[in-house]
Amino acid sequence: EYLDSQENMICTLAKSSVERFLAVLNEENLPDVILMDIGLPGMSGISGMKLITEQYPGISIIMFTVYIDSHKIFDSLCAGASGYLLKNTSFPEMKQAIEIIYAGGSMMSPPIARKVMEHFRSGRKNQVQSPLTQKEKEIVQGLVDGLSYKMIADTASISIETVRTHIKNIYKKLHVHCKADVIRKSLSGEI
Amino acid sequence: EYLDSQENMICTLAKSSVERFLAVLNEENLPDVILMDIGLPGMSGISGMKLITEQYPGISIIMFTVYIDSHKIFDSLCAGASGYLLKNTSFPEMKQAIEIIYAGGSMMSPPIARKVMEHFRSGRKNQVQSPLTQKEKEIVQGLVDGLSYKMIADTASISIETVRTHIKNIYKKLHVHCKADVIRKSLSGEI
DNA sequence: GGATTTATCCCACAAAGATGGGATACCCCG
DNA sequence: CGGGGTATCCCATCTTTGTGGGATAAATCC
Repeated sequence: EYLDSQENMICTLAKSSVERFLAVLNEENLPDVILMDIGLPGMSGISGMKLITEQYPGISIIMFTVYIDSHKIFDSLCAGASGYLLKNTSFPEMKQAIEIIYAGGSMMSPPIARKVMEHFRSGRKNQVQSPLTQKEKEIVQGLVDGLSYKMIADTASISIETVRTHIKNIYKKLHVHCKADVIRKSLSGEI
Repeated sequence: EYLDSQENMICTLAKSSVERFLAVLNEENLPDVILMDIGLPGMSGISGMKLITEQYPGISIIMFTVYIDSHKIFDSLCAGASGYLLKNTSFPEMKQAIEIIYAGGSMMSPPIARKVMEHFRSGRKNQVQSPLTQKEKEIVQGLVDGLSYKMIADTASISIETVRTHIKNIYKKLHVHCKADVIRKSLSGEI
């Protein structure tokens, strides 16, 4: 009712399961955006989404659920959800989400976005206690960023000789003998 | 100025590079949230974020940039960004993002969220067509493995001069000017 | 059949990096 | 108070890299 009362949107269909929704869906009443629950009787919202996006690629689907379960979130995203809202989302936020998705954007509730980011973050290696000092790490980052000794010296406002000394110490600590090794170790999370 | 004028937040520091920021950062002026540019002079914002979050895990960092580049987005997320805003974000949205991040949430601009969702959808399959030949890739792998030109030449049973020629061509194709760039590109999947 | 790409090699010079030494100053720990 | 670690600087030397040339043979493309 809230959405239907908005000026720029109408609610064409509201069904209690994927099966009932599919039963009445046809070329005449295709929606632009679907708000899809995950915990549905019968077919799950995720399975339903796969079916619908396969048959009607033009439809954007927002998952709309109480779950903050990682598996459900990632299943949904992998299956092609355009948004993921929690059920405590307010009506105006919901309206805004639909507008964003309709405009080609995406929308996640903040807790969902956080989960997604944690997913990426967890991919990192466990932080081993680095033997390097803060200054040395700074130098390492300079190397990783492709800066020459001179550029590192300039951006850190120290002499190039100091940079060289730091790098000598870094090499000793890491037991390496060239820049390439440092970059590789850094990028692979070994530092 | 806009942020500083808000009732519930103050801007303690605003610096033009990571190096300058680190130079003045101390236990007394630690911010709760940092808005970090990616394309900075000297150390990149992503490298800077790694440094800062390591030393001050309590600080949340929002990447704030014009890039919609997938690599930068995922590098940032993997490195622990709490948010990712595009530079066309309005002031009120920025303020809201900071509030959300401060409250422990996360925030992405819709185009970023879309990229993230596309990432899940595509399942990282479509490798970009590498411009390098097989032999050149072999040389690149040698560089990534930390081998000197001479060692690469020996393991490939070719002259060091050939290695040098290959590397010249690789640099031209990748538009880079040093080994570090090649290693970085290779490890980040850009090759 | 000529043009392009690839792979191979060589020379020369300049720039950057690696490694050895040494020096001063500060801070913290025992 | 002395020693260890850190941060800063300097010198010298040698190796490695980066970049500009050039050359040849084979394969591939148009």
